[in-house]
Amino acid sequence: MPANLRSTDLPTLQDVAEAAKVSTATVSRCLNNPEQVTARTKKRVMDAVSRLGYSPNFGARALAARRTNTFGAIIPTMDNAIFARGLQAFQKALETEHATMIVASSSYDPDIELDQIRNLVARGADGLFLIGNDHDPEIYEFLSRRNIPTVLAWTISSDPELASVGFNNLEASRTLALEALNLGHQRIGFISAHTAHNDRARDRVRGARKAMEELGLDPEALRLEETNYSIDCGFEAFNRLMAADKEITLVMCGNDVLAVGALQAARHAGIRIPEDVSVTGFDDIELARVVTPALTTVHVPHRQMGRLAAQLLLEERKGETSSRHIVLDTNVVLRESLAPPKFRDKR
Amino acid sequence: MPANLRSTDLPTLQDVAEAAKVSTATVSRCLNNPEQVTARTKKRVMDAVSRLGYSPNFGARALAARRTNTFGAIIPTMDNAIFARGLQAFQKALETEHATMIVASSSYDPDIELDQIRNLVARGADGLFLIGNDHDPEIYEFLSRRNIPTVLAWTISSDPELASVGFNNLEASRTLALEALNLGHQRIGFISAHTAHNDRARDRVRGARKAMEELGLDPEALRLEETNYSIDCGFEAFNRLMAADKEITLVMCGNDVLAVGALQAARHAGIRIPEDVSVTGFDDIELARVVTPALTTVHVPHRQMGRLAAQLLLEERKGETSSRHIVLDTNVVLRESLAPPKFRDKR
DNA sequence: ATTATTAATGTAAGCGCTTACAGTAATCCA
DNA sequence: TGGATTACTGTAAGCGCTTACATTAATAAT
Repeated sequence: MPANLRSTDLPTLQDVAEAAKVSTATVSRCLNNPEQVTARTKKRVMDAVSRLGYSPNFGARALAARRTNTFGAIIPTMDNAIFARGLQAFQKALETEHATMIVASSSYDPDIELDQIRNLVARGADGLFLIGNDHDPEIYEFLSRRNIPTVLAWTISSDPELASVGFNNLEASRTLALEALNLGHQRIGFISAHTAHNDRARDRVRGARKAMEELGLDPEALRLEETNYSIDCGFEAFNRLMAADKEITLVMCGNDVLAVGALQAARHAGIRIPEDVSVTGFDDIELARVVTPALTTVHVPHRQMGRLAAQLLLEERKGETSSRHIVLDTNVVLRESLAPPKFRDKR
Repeated sequence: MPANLRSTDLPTLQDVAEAAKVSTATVSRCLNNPEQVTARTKKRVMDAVSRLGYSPNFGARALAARRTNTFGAIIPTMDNAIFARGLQAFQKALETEHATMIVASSSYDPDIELDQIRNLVARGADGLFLIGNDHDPEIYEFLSRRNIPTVLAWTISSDPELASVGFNNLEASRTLALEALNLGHQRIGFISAHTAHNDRARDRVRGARKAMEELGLDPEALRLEETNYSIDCGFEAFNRLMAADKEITLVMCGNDVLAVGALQAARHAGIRIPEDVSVTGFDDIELARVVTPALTTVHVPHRQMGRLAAQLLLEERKGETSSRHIVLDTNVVLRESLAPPKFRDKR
């Protein structure tokens, strides 16, 4: 170990350069543009690199190069698995170009989201992966002022400037609702995540209403319960729904987590699913097929979204401008929790 | 916007200093040691900061200050929820000191883990949060050479040098096994995650064997199936187990995810749980109580581990040396999937 | 062999911040 | 009121890298 190296300090490019008897520029080139360097000197340098256990200082590199090969992802929550698969795919796609991902979560809070975006940008994110359409105007301003490549996922961007890869939440929800309504359900409840800063949640509710309207039901008759994102909240919301109107025969849920909560609540209350009440979810996370009864839900292309988002971002960096708004298909997955309503004697 | 500022460039400390008509040093102090600055100039500076939308460049700051207030967490997988709660608690505890977390996942691969550690350290992590005890020797060497505060979670460190906060996997598994064996089970299968680079998985198997031994059963008679980490793998492992020995009455699983797969496989095969076969899990993730039948499992203090790990790391940074090895309790959660074996006619 | 090209390497100027040190203004005490 | 403290603020030297440009070595062309 060189004498000028305290044991707690990492070796620097400088150290490598001295050890290999070349300039720092050459070492840098070996690492970043190896084709510009003779095989012989390259070997000398690489030997020194591994001998010293050198690894470039990220901050210094970002500072000098003004890019980081890092992309930031901000998801509303890490708590459940909805975004996990998408992120995994995003990361994997980045890896093919040796780019890396950093994740942050906003806890569904617009202020935190802005903070996190600032943070990731300060950390040098070359681009950003965001969920949904509904963001603080300040965020949009920030991103466009800084000219930061961004792609919105899980939605279709309403801003032509911002790339997106997602699906039509409204249509998907409408399709599922039509499927259910055609079975004969008339009294319908909907358990949704809070719709305030959440376009996806809103669209899913709207889709259900639209389906009702098309089939001649009053969309305003939909009983809506908004709640937080957890199984327990779904549990309670289901109970509130049934307490408010015991003749509901179909409870649609804005996502699978809430639906699982609803299933639990039903069992707890001795309500049979789907004999007494049908329940549907949305997302098709692993949970949906594992639960009893298995959940009828909307399958969402998590992985594809993650992968394509990474591609868009990487292309944008290369200056390629490809299709900026990718709309993917969803499909209804019929499982056990949805059935025709049983004729029930009105009290 | 100052003329020297291209629209795509972030404002710098310099810009703020000019706008506030002070030196860069003063701006820096306002941000980092506000008590050293007069209220009047502080206000001038802060106004300029918000007017310009300034946010410090992370890389430059890390480079100059030689610390980042950032801690890295490396987990084996993001795919399921086992580590999510722990991480969330870790992050939350860091926030109280305005520190932040960056996450990476190793996919249970020691090589990737080393890469990720290098990466996080290059990114300036002031400390590291790792899962388990089983790491590449190179990792230990790297960490001690660099003097990087590290805490191992989900385990009890076998290296007195490295702090840890976890629980005794062997004892926890043994306790659960005793509970089950005392019900009368004799033929036992165990579905485990791969034990190769995974001390937790190994200890859980050993715990079961130990319990068998204590009760006079041959520990070698335990039928072990190792597999990957997923519901589907648990499904297949269960089938293999039952194909190999149809008189098994208890299938212990190294974690809840595998156990849920086992439950599915049983239902699929028409095996009733717990009447025909009992199944146990480990971890007590949300899934465990939601599944039918609800899973008997070992409750693990995810949140506490995350929180305490953050505390240890923060203390270490302040130079406080507190208890370096925290051992937490686990407890068996009895639910529906475990019952006494039914007397079965030996065909 | 000599010159024109091209390829490989070196030199040095920053990137945006923090902080030791120096300098200046404000406050204290006799 | 003058000198000694003390409290702020400024100056400037890096932190560890990348990269435009200059220089030197290798190769091609005449």
